[in-house]
Formats: sequence, structure tokens, C-alpha cells
Amino acid sequence: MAQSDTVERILDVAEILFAEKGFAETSLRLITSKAEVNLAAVNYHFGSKKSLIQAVFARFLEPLCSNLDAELDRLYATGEPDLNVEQLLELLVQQTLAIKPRSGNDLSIFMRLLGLSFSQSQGHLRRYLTDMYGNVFRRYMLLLHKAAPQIEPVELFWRVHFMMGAASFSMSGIKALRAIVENDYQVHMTTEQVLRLMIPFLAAGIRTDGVIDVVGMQPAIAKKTS
Amino acid sequence: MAQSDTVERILDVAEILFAEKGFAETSLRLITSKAEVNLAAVNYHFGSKKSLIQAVFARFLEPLCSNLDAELDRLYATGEPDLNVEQLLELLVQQTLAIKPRSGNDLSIFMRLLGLSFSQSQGHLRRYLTDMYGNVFRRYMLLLHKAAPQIEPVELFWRVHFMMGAASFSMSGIKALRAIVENDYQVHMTTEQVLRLMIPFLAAGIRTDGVIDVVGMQPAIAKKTS
DNA sequence: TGTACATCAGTGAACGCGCGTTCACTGATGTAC
DNA sequence: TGTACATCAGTGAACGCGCGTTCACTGATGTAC
Repeated sequence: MAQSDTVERILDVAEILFAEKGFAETSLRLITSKAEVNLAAVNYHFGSKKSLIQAVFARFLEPLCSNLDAELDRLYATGEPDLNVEQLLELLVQQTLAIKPRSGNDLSIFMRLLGLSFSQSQGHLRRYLTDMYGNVFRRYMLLLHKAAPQIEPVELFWRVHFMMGAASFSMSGIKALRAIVENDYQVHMTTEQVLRLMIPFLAAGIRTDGVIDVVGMQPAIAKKTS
Repeated sequence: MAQSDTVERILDVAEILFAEKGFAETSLRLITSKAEVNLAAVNYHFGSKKSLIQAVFARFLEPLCSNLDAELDRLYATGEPDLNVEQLLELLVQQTLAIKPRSGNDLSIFMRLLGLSFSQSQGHLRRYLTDMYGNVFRRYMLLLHKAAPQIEPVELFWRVHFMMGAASFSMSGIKALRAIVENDYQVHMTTEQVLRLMIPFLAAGIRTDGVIDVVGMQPAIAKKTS
């Protein structure tokens, strides 16, 4: 170790443990012992546990967001027409898959962390992510709106969040779900395959103009609302 | 208080706090002080914090699942044809909305708890839920398969989980998301309205036979995969 | 009707434990003169 | 070239704190004879 690699070691271990157990359930003692560094090193290098959590996210999101931003720049600079919904989703998947792998299952770790960032109550984290990466999100939303102009903006807003939910949830529990699939259907699937399976599902949901057809069941179960 | 209502008071407070902060971040001291009961009462009545968490879920899921089961019995006993995807989703929404309200925002509390049950690592909870409510889930999956027979079972399995993700995620953060919508679009929405907005999105996703159309973007971004 | 005992919800205080953080300190490396 | 000082990554031990759980106990109510 020419220079110090303590910071990297801490981040490597922390991202795995956070993804596995959540933030509150992962102690600094566990992180530092697995990383084989001194307990005090986290506070020395990061200042606090909160800052460590943010640093773990930054290491993933920094390159992802700037690559996505650059790719959008590049695509639209060549004078291409607007992308359709599938293409926009595919672009997102591509950039997500392009995250440089540090270990074999980086992808599901990253997705699970993203899921946790919304479901765990870490207020500081949500604020941090909004501040740092809100702009790319808004740009992407705008392009989606162009790709599905028939959908009202409010409805599109919700649909995008349904989409994020589908992604973060399935990726959060992907290990368990994959095991079930292997057991029940004798099919082995990679995280990438699951991600790609998601594209048609999400694209159809984003752009549908379907309305609810409950006419056929009115007498059966819609009695109270009529 | 004719009889003891300590148990109810603990459950009432616990479900709100768990939904708000997560399981690990909610201490028994906070629960018992807000419920104005003795700290030791939780262990006296429930045995442990884990059992309290399970009891909170049971109080929601017990009636929901048995109602859903009964309603399915009733519908199919009358000799009705199979329900379509929208109708099945609508049925689920109906039964969810029918949860007897203890407070104003029971619905988002319940949805957030459901979301947490997947994202927090409480292994005991996942096991408990699978044991108790796995049967209704499998029955519902079977009906969905009949409603969308063109989808392969494995693919349907994943789509159902994408669906659960969309629901639990949006409902988890519904308070924050609703505030954003109110701010950015000047629209106020109830939890029920959001739930209903979800039906077309999910139904379209469940039953689409769409494949990915990336032909138009091959030269631009799909360079590596061809 | 009266007494003895059992049951049970609830209590107050303490237990030991693991947590995040702090602090004085070390030892290696770089810099100034 | 040699010495004094500054910088900085890393360390070991301790800090106080809040946690879930335990335990001996209370006091009200019900039951047996």
C-alpha cells in the first residue's frame, strides 16, 4: 500500500454491509473490523457515520449521474430526434450497468442502497441526494415528458415514482427473489436480465392511457362507490 | 377503561412510529412513553420487541387477507368468469381501502409498513409474513395468471414483484411525494387517489407483451452489445 | 358471609451491552533554513 | 548536510448514553370452601 487505502477499504466494506443490513443496523465496529482498520478511522476520515453513508452514495452516484448527463448531451448534440420511452429507460439501464464493477454483484448492492435511501428515514441522506443529483433527475423527467406528451405532468410524476419503486424494490430483494425463482421455476437469472425484464413493464406503465374498466364487476364489488 | 387497553395503546403508537422511523430506530422507550404505559409493559404483553413488530402487522393483515380470501370465494362461487387484470387490481385496492380506519391516515401507515417489511432486514418478519399470508398471495398470483395467460409464469412473477415495489415504494414516501406534488403542480391528492392512479400503470405493465425497441438508437448508445 | 389463596395486569428500578464519538498520543514523512 | 518543526494517517482506550430485557414486587379481582 503505497499511499493509504484505508478510506477505500472502509467504503468497500460499508457499502456491502449497509446494503445487506441497513444503516442503523450496521455498526461502525462491524465495518471497521471487517475492513481491518481502527474503529476511530471512520470518524477520522469521514467525521461521522452520517458522512460515511453519504460518501458511500457519492461514490456510486457521482459517475452514474455525470455519465448520464454527458450521454444526454452527446445524443441531443447530434441533432437526433427525441428518444421514446423505451429508449430513455434503456439509456438509464445502460448507464446503471456501466457502473465500474468493484465486485461481482455491485449492481444489486447499488440498487438496494438506492431503495434503502428512500425507505430508511435518514433525512440527511434524502436532503443530500436531492441537493446533489436533483438536476439530472429533473432533466430526465423533462425528456420523459417529451416522449409521452399525452400524459399529464402530475400523472407522469407519479408514474416515474411508481417506476423507481418497482426498480428499487425488486433490486432490493433481488437475492431472495432470485432464489425463489430458481426454486419454483428452475430458471437462473442475472441482475441484468431482471433489469431488462423491467423495461417493457415500466414503459407500458409510463405511457398507457388506459382507464379502469370495472363495469363488469360493478354489481359484484363496486357497490359502495356507485 | 373497563378492561385493560394497554395492549391496544401500545399497538396504536407502535404502528405509527414504526411506519415513521423504521423498526430499529424506534425504541421501546419512545413507544411506551407516547402510549403512556410502563416500559416493561411491552415485554409483559408481547414478550419482545420482535413479537410486537409481528403483532403490529397481524392487526393489519389478518382482516385484509381474510376479507380478500372471502371476497374471492364469493366472486367465484357465483359462477362469474375470471376477472381481468384491472378488476383483480381494483379488488386489491378495494380491500386495502376497506381496512377499518383507526386514524385519518391509516392507509399510508399500512402501506409504509408493508414497504418496510421488505426493505428492512428483519428476517423474522419476512418469515412470519410468508408463513401467515403466503397462501392468499399464491391464490392471487394464480388468478392473475389466468387473467394474463399470454405472460410466461416467470415473467409474471417478476412483474407482480415490480408491482408490489411500485406500490410499497410510492406509499412509503407518500407524505413527502404528496408535498412535492402540492408544491410543484398545485394539486392536492389523497392516498386513495394515488392508489387509483396506480391501477392503469400497473395493469398496463402486467399485461404488456411489448418488446424493447432500441433499433433507432443502435448507433448512438447500443454500440457495445451488438 | 368470611377467609385464604390464585391469578394477572401493571410497575419501578436496575442489569449488562453495544453504540458513536472523543482524545491524547505515536510515528512516519515532508519542509524550512 | 543537519536540525527543528509541521503535517497527517492512524491508534488504543475510554467516555457517556440509550438500548432491550429482567426481576422482585404491588394491588386489584376472582374463586374455593
